[in-house]
Amino acid sequence: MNKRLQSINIPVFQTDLLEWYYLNKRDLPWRREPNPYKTWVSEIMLQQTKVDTVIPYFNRFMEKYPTVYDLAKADEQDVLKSWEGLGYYSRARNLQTAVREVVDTYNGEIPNNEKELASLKGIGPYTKGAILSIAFNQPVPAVDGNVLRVFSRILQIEDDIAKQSTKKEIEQYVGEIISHQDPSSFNQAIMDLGATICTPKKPTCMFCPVMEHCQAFQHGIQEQLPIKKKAKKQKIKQYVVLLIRNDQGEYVIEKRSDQGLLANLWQFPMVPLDEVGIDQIEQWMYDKCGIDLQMESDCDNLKHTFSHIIWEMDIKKASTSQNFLNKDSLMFIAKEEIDNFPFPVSHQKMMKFL
DNA sequence: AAGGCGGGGGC
DNA sequence: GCCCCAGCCTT
Repeated sequence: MNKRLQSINIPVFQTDLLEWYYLNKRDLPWRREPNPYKTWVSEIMLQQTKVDTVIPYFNRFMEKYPTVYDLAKADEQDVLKSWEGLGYYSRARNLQTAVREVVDTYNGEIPNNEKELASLKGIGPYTKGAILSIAFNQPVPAVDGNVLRVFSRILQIEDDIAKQSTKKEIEQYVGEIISHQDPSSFNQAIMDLGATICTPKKPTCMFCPVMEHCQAFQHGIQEQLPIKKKAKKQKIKQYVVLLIRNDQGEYVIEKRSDQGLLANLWQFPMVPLDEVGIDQIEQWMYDKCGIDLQMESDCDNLKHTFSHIIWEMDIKKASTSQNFLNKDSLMFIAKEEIDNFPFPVSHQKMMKFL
């Protein structure tokens, strides 16, 4: 056994953790009448996203797409609409790609082995382990941010948890500590522990079922762990956003590229000010989109922060006498119809000006 | 190994 | 303002 693991009594640790979990586990939609599909969908939605945010999305999604077959045959735009506001939209597109592969290649049965699961789009090391353990009760680690934090404290691991080597190390430890009696509950227990007690700031160690096993607690350094290097600052990008109305009361919307940021979502036309001067907007819109527009009035300034960019948007109203556009990615749409399209949150904030 | 990829909430 | 969240994919 590894030296670091000698600090804990594994059978006692498992019992302490699982008994706490059986009494205190959270009542979550994907834990009621679970099946591998529900586990899968929930795990994708929960990537980098808090439980409270996910719950309403999950419930709506399962109502609309109860099985892999329903999701496989759905229109991608409808799936994105269901995902609207949840962020990281490639998750939704990858999920649908993977579900279609499950239907086509695996007869609709979600694979229960590492190799086939890992080959599916959007399923990485964590999600693979989560599905194998939670849905199929296999003793496989599922190392997410919670698990990294909890075990960096329990085992007093002072390496940067952002590093690949640290993740592998912790994954190996979890593989040795995980309960073979109830691996599903074990992994979920660690996550519940991380979400409710072993929190990033001010962990409530007094309520922790495994405090006696925790190296960091014994040394009083739980708030110093885990070690993680700081994120980089976001770059600012400035845009003019145009609310272009024609004389039928319709507005121009455009579909974003099928890759990159907010792929395949719709938005109001955006003019990047690092490429186009403020006095060249009309000409640029005509050259690029074939829209002959007239600037009307200033509307508002909005700032929207992503994980890696900050958009500073100057919203302006404009008008055009056209009512037809010669491009698939551009269209006129009546105000009442705009709800049918998936929009990023940044542009939803502009709807009130229409 | 590093960067792209959303949005919300806590402090 | 900063940090974090049931991470994955591409380069």
